Amino acid sequence: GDTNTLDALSQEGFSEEPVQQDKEAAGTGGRGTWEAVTAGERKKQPGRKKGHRKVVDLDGDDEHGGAICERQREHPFIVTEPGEVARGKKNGLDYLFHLYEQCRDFLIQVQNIAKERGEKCPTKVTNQVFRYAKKAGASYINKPKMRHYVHCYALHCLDEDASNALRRAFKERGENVGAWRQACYKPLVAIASRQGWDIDSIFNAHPRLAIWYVPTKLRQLCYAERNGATASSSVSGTGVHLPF
Amino acid sequence: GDTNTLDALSQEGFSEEPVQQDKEAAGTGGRGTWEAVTAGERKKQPGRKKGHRKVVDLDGDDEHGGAICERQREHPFIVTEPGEVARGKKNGLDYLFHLYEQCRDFLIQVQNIAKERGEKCPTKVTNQVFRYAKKAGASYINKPKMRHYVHCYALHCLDEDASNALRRAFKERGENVGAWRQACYKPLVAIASRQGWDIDSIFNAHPRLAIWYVPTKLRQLCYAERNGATASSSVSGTGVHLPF
DNA sequence: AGAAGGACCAGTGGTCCGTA
DNA sequence: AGAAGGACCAGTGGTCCGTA
Repeated sequence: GDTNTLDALSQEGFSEEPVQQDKEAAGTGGRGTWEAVTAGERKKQPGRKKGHRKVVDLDGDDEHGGAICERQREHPFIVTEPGEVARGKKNGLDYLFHLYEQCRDFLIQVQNIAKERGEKCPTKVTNQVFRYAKKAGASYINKPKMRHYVHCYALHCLDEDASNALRRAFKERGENVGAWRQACYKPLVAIASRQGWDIDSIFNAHPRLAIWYVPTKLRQLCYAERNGATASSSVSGTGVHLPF
Repeated sequence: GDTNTLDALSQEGFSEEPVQQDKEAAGTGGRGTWEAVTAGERKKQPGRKKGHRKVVDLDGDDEHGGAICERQREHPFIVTEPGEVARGKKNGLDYLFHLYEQCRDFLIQVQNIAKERGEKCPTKVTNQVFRYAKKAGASYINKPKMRHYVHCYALHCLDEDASNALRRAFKERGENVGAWRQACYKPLVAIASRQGWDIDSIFNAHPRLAIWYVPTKLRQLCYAERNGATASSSVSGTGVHLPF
């Protein structure tokens, strides 16, 4: 790892199993469960990356013996149906949503530590939680990724049927993840419109969603739609009339 | 003013009356209401300071004609009984608590603006609120001061009788504001002990208190007392067995 | 091309310490 | 001495853009 600065808040909890992926939502990161299973490979410490080029190699026990290895990223997501496992070097959307549940677990651990110590207790997934996740071995969790897909997870939480239907439709059409991600905004805006446009309340009312910050773009889309958005108006490059 | 950076979030709301102090809790800042009344002086733009030495003088219309004037601070607080107006160049505790109510009003204005614009809406008194207060003319409100006395205000909110009794006792004994401020911790810790030590819940359950962050020291005192603090233990220099 | 994530940045919470 | 508050600083929320 490259975060060697001591963080008094996050030093406990390392005896926990680091990660422990669920079977039905198994991730397929650089060397994740699915790949491990199909290759007959023994499961290694999950999320352990090969080494970051910019960082002194502290591992020493790298299995290839090489001092410098290529940067290993998570496999990209593809649009999968509910229950479908992604084939090849891809990750499916069940796995994506599973990452949000894992973040929730890490938040709960951070909260428990904070309460024990009488310290300020986060109510949201903060930088501290991402740092904790990384230290606990879940290096495949990072802030930009989780923030990028929050609204997709929100739709999954708030209207699983609509979310599932959208996944099936986009898979069938052969759309890429970016198109599916964009399309997730529209049904959420529709939900907001039925609930007085208060997207913050909608998030906060759902126990698994309340721990996530409302994404800026979703907030802006709700605002634009509420104010009777016209065809010419747009929010930071995204037309209000969504492509879906 | 020295904050010339544009803040899109805080540009509205300036047609509001800037400050408008209540009569019964009139402050006596550099040139506040009480002083103005006793001196027969006409009330000027409240909170307008004489000019900050480190800043280019943008006023021009300074009433003394001097380019550089001495820095004018708020008068220091003294321990007053409930309803008592501080005499001389002092401010009383009713005025102190009134500042917290004013901050609440500024927060509500910031919240209303944010909601109108569909932006993130603060639930606490944040830097943004202090900036807004300053721009609205309430330059006598500042973050270090408000944070310094939050727990005193908390006691006033949670147990006004106990707060009043403490004020009377400390006034009678001729104690200074610092001693009174220190003494406010103990009854709060006692309240927390009766409610499962959850000081955050106690703050959040009270509508006027919920908008203030729990002060670090109060949190630490609750933690220490909960864990059966001994005579030798202390929290950052303050003995757990408080001087009161 | 589409996508993952290191790393940056403006503005935050917190409070110290030079000031009056 | 006791007290008010400018100003600093470590770590935050947010996301861009060099990378693979």
